[in-house]
Amino acid sequence: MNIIFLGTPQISATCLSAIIKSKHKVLAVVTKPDKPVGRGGKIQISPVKELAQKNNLPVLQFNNISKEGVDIIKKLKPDALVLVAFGQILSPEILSIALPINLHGSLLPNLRGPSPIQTAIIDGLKESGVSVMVMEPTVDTGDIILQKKIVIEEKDTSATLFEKMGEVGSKAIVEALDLIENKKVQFIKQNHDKATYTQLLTKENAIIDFNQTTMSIVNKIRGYNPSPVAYFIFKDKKIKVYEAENYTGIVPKRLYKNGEIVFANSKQGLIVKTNDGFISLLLLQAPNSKILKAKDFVNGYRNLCNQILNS
RNA sequence: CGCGGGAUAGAGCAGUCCGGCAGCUCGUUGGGCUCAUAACCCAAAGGUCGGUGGUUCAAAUCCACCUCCCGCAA
Repeated sequence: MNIIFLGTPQISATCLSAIIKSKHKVLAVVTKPDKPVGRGGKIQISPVKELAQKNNLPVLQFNNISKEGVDIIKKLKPDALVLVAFGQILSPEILSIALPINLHGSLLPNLRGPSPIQTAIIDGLKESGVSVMVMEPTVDTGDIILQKKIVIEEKDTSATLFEKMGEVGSKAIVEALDLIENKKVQFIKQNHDKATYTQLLTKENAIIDFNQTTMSIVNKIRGYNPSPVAYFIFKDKKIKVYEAENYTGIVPKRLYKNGEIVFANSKQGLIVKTNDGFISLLLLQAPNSKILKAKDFVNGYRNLCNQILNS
């Protein structure tokens, strides 16, 4: 089949790569415009664009796909539009050009919306998956073509789950395209009553609340890694936390406040009181500093013990 | 030319403002203590203070340029 691929970040590139290797033909790739990113405003090329250029595929870049853009896409006469994490909502006009299919990082109708992968981890799910579905003007509501389950392990973060999603998802897409080509697809309607929704992860809601349970904080830290990264405030500084675990060691018997530092040394690391126990913060980063293991982080500070972290 | 911070022993940091013996915590090594230890005590090794040039009797510290790293914002 002749397809047009729409996507921007790394996971999109992973899927694009699988399609290029399959028997299906990519007519063109649509991605977000290059824009200044990082210090000094250097131009960053999206992973999808980079891959497309390596394979000599035409690249189209739109902020909002214009009428002109729609015409260009129409002229290519694709059989299907494949979208993976494009970052823009497509107009009904574009969706009508060809069969529009999308890879969503959850087992729909669960976790509709912008952060299915991260939210699966934040909610502490043991299992999630990918869905290949038909796009409709309403977001994430279309018929399902096929789904694949993915096991979430305790050590998984959003970063590692994204990788798994890319692997499984790219296979799922190629399979779905094969099914469509052979006219063997069964379109399955979603049970809309059972739908759940996710929110966009922002820096504002990335703050850690030590009044929550240890597990929910650990899951939040896993889900917010690698971006935007959960943090707490200490002495007016944002301290990012990349990794943490439940602390089961012995602590001196006395009353602790939530957010109080119980230990801060090279043996126990950095141990903080939570609502229902203690959390061991393992990988931290202060502003302008590198990511440090707890024992290194603790080393430069003095008298961390018994200080209270935000909340 | 988006805003800002940083580079000092293997690691994390102080010292820089106001130039005057190279420091702290941890680790490493050796010894001691101990039934024993990751605990405690004693000792030692480990430095081109990112680089080049300048100012000075004297530079980690002041000036100029360079390299590398990072936070924020988008």
